[in-house]
Amino acid sequence: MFSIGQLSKATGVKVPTIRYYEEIGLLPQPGRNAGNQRRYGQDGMEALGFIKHARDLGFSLEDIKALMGLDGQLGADCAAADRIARSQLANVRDRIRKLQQLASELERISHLCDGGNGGCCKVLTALGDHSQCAGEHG
Amino acid sequence: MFSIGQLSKATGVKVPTIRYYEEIGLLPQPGRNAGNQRRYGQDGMEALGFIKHARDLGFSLEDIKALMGLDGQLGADCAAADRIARSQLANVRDRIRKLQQLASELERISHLCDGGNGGCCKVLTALGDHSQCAGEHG
DNA sequence: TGTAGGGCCTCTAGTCACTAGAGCATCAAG
DNA sequence: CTTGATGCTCTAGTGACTAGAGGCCCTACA
Repeated sequence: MFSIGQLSKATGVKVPTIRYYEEIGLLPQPGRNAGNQRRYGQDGMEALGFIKHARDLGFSLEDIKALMGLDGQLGADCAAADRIARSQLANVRDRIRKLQQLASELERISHLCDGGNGGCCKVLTALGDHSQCAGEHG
Repeated sequence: MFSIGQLSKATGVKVPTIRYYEEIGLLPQPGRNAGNQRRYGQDGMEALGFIKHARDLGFSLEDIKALMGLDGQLGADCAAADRIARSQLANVRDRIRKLQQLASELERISHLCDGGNGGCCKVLTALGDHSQCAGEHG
């Protein structure tokens, strides 16, 4: 049996976050000891580990709820899980693409003041004027 | 003179968002007509355009506030603006790097169920177990 | 001049995923 | 038996908006 603090240390999820997950129904309510403190078993540990890993992979809590609801079943659920994972992958790729455009734009803007110290500021001008941009962004 | 709706259409910033920017002191309070409705001039249009473009480039409202406070001055302010832009660039590059790791991880996980329809679900297993991952992420 | 409809006003509350703090109870070690 | 860490609940705050209620105003058309 683990206390909430031990669970926190083992998984790297902060204590208030664990309570938050419980509050929104993502983690099942654990048992309590005589003094009303939460006591977790191995299943609680695994559930929280699952959530942590999925969060690190960028899944929303909503997605995770769906994924956890699916667990323990087979067939169609596998397809659903796969679908969620793939849509998350597409999502991530899209964010990468957009960020790369931003990076090149910012790079261009930053170069405007390379060592310059008199009579700028072209950085501010560039920030205010989208028409100076090479391509689309945002 | 523009109404808030015209400003919204011209810049692509939603009406409640414009009011929100005013509320937090990012946009100066415009004049009002006899019926208490906001009326903007060219300066309001430019200020909002600046904010919109900077937001699209991923700057926080806090950063934008700093950038706008700097405008109209020279020298040291140019350096400050440059510093903010460069730090934003570093930030974006870092996010790209992390997202790329996530993408490769998700790709691996997605492939586990390629056309599989019996006796999975390895997707869920992989999501629950970080030790299966090739490298670091998150 | 009257009216219909859109646009505008303020205010409150909700979103997501937490984080911080108050004020108190409980637990484990010495 | 005490002390200090850990736990409890509850409320409120974060960033950057978004949604909705309930009402006022403005413009175009008849």
